[in-house]
Amino acid sequence: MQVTPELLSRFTLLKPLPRQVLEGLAPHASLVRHARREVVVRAGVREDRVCFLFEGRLQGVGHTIDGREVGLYFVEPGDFCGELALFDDSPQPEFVIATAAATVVFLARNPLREVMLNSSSVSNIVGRKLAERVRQMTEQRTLLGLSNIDQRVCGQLYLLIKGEQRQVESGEIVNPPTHQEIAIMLNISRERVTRAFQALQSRRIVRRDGPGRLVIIDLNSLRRFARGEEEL
Amino acid sequence: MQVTPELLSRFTLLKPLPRQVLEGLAPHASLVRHARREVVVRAGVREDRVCFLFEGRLQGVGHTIDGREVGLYFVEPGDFCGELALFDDSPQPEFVIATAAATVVFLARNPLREVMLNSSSVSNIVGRKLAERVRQMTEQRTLLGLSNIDQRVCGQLYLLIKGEQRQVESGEIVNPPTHQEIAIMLNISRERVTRAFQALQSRRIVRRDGPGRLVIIDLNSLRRFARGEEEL
DNA sequence: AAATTGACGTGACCAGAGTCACAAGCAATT
DNA sequence: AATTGCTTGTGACTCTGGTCACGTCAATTT
Repeated sequence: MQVTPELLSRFTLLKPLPRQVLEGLAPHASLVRHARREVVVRAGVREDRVCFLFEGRLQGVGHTIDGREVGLYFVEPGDFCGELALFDDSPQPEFVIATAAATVVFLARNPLREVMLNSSSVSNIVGRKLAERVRQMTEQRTLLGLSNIDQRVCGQLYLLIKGEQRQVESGEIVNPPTHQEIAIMLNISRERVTRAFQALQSRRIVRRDGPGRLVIIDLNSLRRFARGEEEL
Repeated sequence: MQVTPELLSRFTLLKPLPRQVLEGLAPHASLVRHARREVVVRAGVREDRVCFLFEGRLQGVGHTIDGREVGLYFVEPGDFCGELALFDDSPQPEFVIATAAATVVFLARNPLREVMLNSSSVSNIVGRKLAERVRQMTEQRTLLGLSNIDQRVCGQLYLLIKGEQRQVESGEIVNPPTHQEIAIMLNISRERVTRAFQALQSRRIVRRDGPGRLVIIDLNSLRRFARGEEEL
């Protein structure tokens, strides 16, 4: 499906680009809808495009040698993935799957790379984004260091809450990942995630609101549990 | 201590740079020796320099909210760290400490950034390196997905063996990390690492050769254990 | 409407990792 | 030579999280 420059400018990475540049990129972009559980980016192949998430939620997953899934990161709307293709020609190290029905924009790699190299301000932006990705991975890895598993779950939930919402006392997560998907992010079993959620729900800290919406009732308590100041 | 352009060209990142550029960078570089356990890069401060490791071994470590250490990555001689400063102005997310007496070269951030922005070939190289760092972190994270802990230790040891050595049947790791340092990389206890090493040593797969040298006697077996084809 | 599928919930069991406590070995320093 | 400090080695006990085996429920397909 055709993509307009306006649509491209909805993404934080591309927003600062001049109109003219976006018009040049638009013909190399295509809009694709993915059903839940579909593979969006394949591991092991050299991708010739970068994936921008417009709506839904994506998850990067790796695999251990013995076949277990490993959760690497979540992608929120407005963000992107597969950006390593911009920097080298090695194959993508991980799969990216849709954890909720998703609308994504694929942007051909080479035109974007051109833009990036010709304009130092663009390569600045892309570089900053990649640096942010490293920080995000570091943060995620730090979660795994927590010995108390309920703490990990609370920490993960906290990471899933968008920055703007963190100031207030309650929030929500749209299209939350399943227990299984959280489990592979935190290196724990699906059942253990369920039990953690049970504890959180019985204390009225979180509440499910139908599928596709998780309400954080008491954000302060969630934060305290994530910090280990209090135990579930 | 003064740094010569020749010294700079010993690093894989800087090697491809034209002599002239290296001469421009050299005045902004300084050579520093760090004793074992010393902090090389501090977390939470905006670093104005990038750190290249000449000799020894470094380890990036984060901290959970409750103070536990989290091992993030190892840095081998010829490689570098603190490179996020090249891309943004946010503070360094992690500490970097010397796990063995180390000689490092600090290179001021801004001159290097200039070089990077002015030459697209240089920003290519830096970008590729950062992409490689992401791959490395992914690989490291995947290790944590292994449910069998001996497998994790073997996998970590395998990662510590330099690429060139992986082809042959035996290898060595100079300045190996302590059990404690491996433990925080793999999210396990120090004692558990010791027990894994006991098993490997009694099977004549690895052998300590004084401090600062770990000999891998049977690399093939190590690989098989890392893959879970056989259990300790 | 029935069947199927996928996500969530829950109990029982147990292997295995953490923890604690202490000993032994080794290096550098006094 | 003695001391100090760090690393490694080892046993015993505890307890948590994984696993298995179900059941429930809602949504979607046939």
